[in-house]
Amino acid sequence: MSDRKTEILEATCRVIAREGADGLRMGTVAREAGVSSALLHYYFDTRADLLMQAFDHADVKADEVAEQAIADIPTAFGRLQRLLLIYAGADAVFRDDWLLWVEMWRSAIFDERLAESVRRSSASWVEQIQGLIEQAREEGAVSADVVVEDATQRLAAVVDGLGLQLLIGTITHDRAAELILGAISNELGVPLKARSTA
Amino acid sequence: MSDRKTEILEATCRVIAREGADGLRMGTVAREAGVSSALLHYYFDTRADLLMQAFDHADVKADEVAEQAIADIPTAFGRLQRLLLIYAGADAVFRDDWLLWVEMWRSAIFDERLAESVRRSSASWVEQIQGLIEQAREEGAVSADVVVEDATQRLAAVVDGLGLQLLIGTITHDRAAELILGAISNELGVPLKARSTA
DNA sequence: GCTCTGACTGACTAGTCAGTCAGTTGCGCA
DNA sequence: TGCGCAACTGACTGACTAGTCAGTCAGAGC
Repeated sequence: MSDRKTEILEATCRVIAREGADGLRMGTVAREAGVSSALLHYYFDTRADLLMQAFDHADVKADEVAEQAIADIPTAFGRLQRLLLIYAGADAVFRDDWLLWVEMWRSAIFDERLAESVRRSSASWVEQIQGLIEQAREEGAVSADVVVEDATQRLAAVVDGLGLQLLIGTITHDRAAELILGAISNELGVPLKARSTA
Repeated sequence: MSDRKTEILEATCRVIAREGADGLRMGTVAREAGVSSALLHYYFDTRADLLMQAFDHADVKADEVAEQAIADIPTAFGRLQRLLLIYAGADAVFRDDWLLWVEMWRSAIFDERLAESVRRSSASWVEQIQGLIEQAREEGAVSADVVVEDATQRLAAVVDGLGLQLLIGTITHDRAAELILGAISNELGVPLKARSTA
């Protein structure tokens, strides 16, 4: 992929984070990327095309960032904690990523073509959580009577729900983190003792 | 309030549920309500004004519906279960209400004026849950070592998160209901035995 | 030094949409 | 009967926007 195309996709992501997916204008993206709006149509057939590729781009990038963030944590339980806490973090990068994800999610409600790709990336996120829970169980960090699928889906839901609240500012990052850690210990049947989070 | 104004607000809600808040066009609302688009401007100064009042209208109506749904349930614990399950229901009315709520939430991210009213109604929803948990505790249906604020916020978050998944169809209504009931018993420290839900 | 090509632009077009306005209709009341 | 007023409309406009198009330009290859 040409450098310029990537630049345009990144500019598009910044604009979405600022104005929302529906608020995205080709002219705004062009200005943000420092190119003409005609060039946008040179690389992307339509506005919808640009939007979709930007979502994909952000998705892949977010996966890489998450992967890197948990890579050097020794236990699966620690990796799980870190993974679920990432989007509760105050870091602006994650706020933008998370906002992009919400925008993608919402757009998907009215656009079946997008819905497909949202379902796919949602599933891979849930699978990642489930994988970590299963590993943690093998490590003996999870009580035996936990139903992994249930715990996984509820933890994912809690993180999503709190993420929404963070976006409109009804809770603080610290509070969200605290609630997520509590949810993990609730769901996995382990005491809150050691917050070995990194 | 004139009947006509209410009709317009209801038409607006239907259009939002169908096209999204950003996809709402004055012309579409006018057609939906069977009036001229000029009349919309007779009752509402601007599109933003119409949108805001429609959100408020939907919010009030949803509150009433929820109130009615739980009114005749004898125990606070049962009322809590029913309240949290409402938006997981397959009923199309609730889907529209919930979708409207999500649209309002999302719009609020980019519009501080809306954010204020979203925070208010979000707070009242959370307070309602917290009130029911406190009542249930007095009834002896909640274990004593539960931190009510934590349980409340996590339950609200789980319901929100699962609601999002319902909207794009990554889980079924039955599954969502099952997970919510599980979350309640997890958070409140009571066994799943009797699902006295109505 | 000439040609060809991919990258890129400015100016334009067709279409959409919120909002305006002059005017009509119908109804309660003198 | 006719006045006044609220409710309502059709026709219009100005602002904006996605997408098009003819053409420029730098550099690779010969």
